[in-house]
Amino acid sequence: MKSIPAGPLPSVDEARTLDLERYVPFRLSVLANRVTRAVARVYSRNFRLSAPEWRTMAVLGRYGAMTANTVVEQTAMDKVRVSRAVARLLANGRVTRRTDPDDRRRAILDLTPEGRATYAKIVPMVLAVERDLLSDLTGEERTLLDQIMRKLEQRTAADFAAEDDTEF
Amino acid sequence: MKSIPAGPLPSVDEARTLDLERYVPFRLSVLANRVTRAVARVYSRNFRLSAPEWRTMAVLGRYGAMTANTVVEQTAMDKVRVSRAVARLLANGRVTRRTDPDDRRRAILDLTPEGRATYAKIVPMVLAVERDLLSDLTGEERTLLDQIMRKLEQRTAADFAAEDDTEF
DNA sequence: GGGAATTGATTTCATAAGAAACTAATTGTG
DNA sequence: CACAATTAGTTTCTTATGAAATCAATTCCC
Repeated sequence: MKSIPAGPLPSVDEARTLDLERYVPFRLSVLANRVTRAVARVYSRNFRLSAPEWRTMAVLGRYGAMTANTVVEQTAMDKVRVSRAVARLLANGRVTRRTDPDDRRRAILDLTPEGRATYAKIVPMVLAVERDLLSDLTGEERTLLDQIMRKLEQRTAADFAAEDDTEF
Repeated sequence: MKSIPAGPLPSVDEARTLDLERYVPFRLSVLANRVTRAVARVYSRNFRLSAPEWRTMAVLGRYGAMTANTVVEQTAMDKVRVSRAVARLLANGRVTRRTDPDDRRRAILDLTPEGRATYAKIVPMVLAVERDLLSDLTGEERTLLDQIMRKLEQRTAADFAAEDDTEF
C-alpha cells in the first residue's frame, strides 16, 4: 500500500496525509494572525485605529503625500478598504484629502500634524513588537528568514498567477 | 521605555522609521494572505468549501472523530466559526454529529464517507500548492524555515501573553 | 472634436466575522 | 443534596469585508 518515500519533497505516501501542524500554509496563517493581533493591540488599544487605518497612516507617514491608489499598492489592501479607512481618518482629523489639480479624479492624501504625531508615537511601539517577535532568533536566522521570505514573496507575487491557467 | 539596543536589532535611529517592506509582521501578513488565497482556490473553486469548512474537514480527516471544541483547538479558529462551519458541513452531508452519551453537552463530529472522499481528493491538491510555494527553497532553507517558524510559533504561543500586563 | 474605453475612487449589497449574551449540561462545594 | 460556577455549543447583534455596480474625470483614437 505504501511506496518508496524519498527526498525533502513530500513523497507519494505523504501526499495522502495532511498534518496541519506541519503544513506551511496553515502554520503561516496562524502565525501571521497571532502577530497581526499583537501589533493591532498597540494601535487599537491606544489610538482606536483599525488595521486598514493604521496601514494607511503607516505609508503616508513613511513616504509622504500620495493618492489612494498608491496607498492601495503600498499596503496590499483592497481599494474599498482603503477608501473606507481614509473616510474615517478624514473624519477624525488624522488625514487630509485634496483633489489633484492635474487630474481631478485623483485625491492626494496626507497626514495632518496630529496624524503625524500619532504616527510618531506608534512607530516605536510596533517596532518593539517586531523586536520581541524576533528576539529568540540568532543573527543568522534573521538573515535567513529575510532571504527565505523574499523568495516566498517572489514566488507568490501575482498570487500564483500561473494557477489562473486552470480557470479556462 | 526600553533599554539600549545594539547589533542586529533595530537601532535608535531606525526606531523612528517604519518601512513596511522590511517590517516582518507586515510581510508575514501579506505573504500568509497570498498563500491562503492560493490554497483556498483549490477547495473553494472545486468543492465549494469555505476556509473554516475545509479546516474542519482537514482535522477530522487527519485525526478522526472529535468534538467541536477539539476542532477549535486544532484549527486555531474561533468557536463561533467552527460552529457555523459544522452547521454547513452537516447540511451538505459531509459531516455527522452525535451527542456524546458520556457528556451530553459534547457533540462528536466525524466525516461521512462522502466527506472522506472529498477530503481525499483535496489533500494532494493542497499539498501541491505547498510544494509549489516552497519550490525555490533549498533543502537547507526548508529546514531553517521550519526551525525559525517553530521559534516564532513558540514566541507567539499565547498571543504574546506577556503583553497582557499592560491591560491593568 | 467627440464618443468609446479607461482609470480613480465611492457606493451598494450580500456575506463573513467576532464579541457578548444565551441555553443546556456538568462539576464543584457548602 | 442544592445551587453556584464552569463548560460545550449556538444565537444574536453589530461591524468588516470584497465583488460588482456606479460615478466622475481623463485618455484614446477615428
